[in-house]
Amino acid sequence: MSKGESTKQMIIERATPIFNKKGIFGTSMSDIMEAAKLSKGSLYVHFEDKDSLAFAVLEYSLGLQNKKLSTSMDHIDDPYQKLLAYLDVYRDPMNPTVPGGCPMMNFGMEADDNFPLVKERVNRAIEMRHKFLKEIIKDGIHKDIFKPDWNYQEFATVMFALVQGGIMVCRIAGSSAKMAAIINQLKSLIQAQLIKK
Amino acid sequence: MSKGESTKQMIIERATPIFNKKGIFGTSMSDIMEAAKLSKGSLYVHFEDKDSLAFAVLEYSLGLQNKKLSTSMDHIDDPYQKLLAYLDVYRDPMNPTVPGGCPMMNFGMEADDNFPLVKERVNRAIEMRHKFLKEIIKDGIHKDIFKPDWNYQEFATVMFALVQGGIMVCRIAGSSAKMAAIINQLKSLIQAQLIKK
DNA sequence: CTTATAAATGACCGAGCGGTCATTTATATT
DNA sequence: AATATAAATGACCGCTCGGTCATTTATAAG
Repeated sequence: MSKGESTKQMIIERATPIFNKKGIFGTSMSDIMEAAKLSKGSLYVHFEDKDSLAFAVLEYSLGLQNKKLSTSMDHIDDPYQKLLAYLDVYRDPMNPTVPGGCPMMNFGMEADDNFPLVKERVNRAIEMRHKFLKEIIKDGIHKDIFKPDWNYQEFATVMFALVQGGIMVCRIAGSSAKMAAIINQLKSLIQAQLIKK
Repeated sequence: MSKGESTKQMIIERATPIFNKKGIFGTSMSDIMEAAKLSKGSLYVHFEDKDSLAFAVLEYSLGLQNKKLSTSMDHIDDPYQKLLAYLDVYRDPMNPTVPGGCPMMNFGMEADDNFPLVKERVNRAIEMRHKFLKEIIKDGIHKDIFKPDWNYQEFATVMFALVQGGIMVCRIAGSSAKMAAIINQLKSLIQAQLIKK
């Protein structure tokens, strides 16, 4: 990795918690200068403008989350255990994978009426996550672990949305407590679809 | 209502969609001047600073939502029907009660790491909503409509969080479609707790 | 070591920001 | 109608914003 590439990466990494906490509007290039210990001109060597830096941070943040999910789930074969592992990743929203909270939530809500490109990227990430969950369940049905009549399309939607809603509630409450109830309920719903042996 | 009071109210009403769409950081006092057709100095006759205007907008937005819920639910006695009416209010996140989307979501996520007073206010609103749902279910249990062993505490948490998560997913997708699946699933969960006669 | 290229600097720019205030205009009470 | 008070005005303030650029410094290939 060349000097330039590694500097660019360093900027992204230092900028990530700032953008995730303060949002795109709320983050200034001076914030980034301070965090990266770089002059303003130097930032503009690596990024065209603030928006493209924000976009790079979003991309990096989504990658961090995916990596965390991979690490926790890839080594698990059993689809049921895999779903439980997914839930476990989101157990503690006050200590999130990406500092500042869930990037889909943070970037997504701000982007909604303001940054169409960011919004589109977050939407793509949501769709991928949705598909990811569906594939796991479908696999479980093929393996006769889950009941074949499970409406897994709807359940995947519910599972993703409920976790996101839980993150929101917990972060605003300043406590991860309610996530326990949510994961509890999701586990029950999944278990209800298990074929007992 | 005096002239001053009605002007203040007018400012809040015109500012509401702007703050809900662009956020607190993203909204400028010039935006409000334009929307209210008032000079800058006049805005500061009625509000100490931008933050207190934002707070007033939050209060007003929460009030709008509560009024909508009241209108849709107050005339219903049956707890089961009441829960369905609650869900119906959130059926179409692309046409929300408050222009710009759910204020709890919008203000809450931005406030998380930036505006502690706003965050506290949103948290209080969430707690009230949570309590509201719990009371309905508790009433339904007393009236032998719902099963007495229903973990209604956890369900109220799930019901609120799932609707919020649904709003997020729908708004980012630019379509209310997925909300149908979510409401579907919530209805099933509620029906499963009905005592059949 | 030379040299071409890439990276980093920081002073600088115009614009827009949140906020102020002396003054003018409208309102409401007597 | 007179008058005290409230509301509205818009020019103005200091400051920070995102972004630029001529220049200096570091890197890396021959």
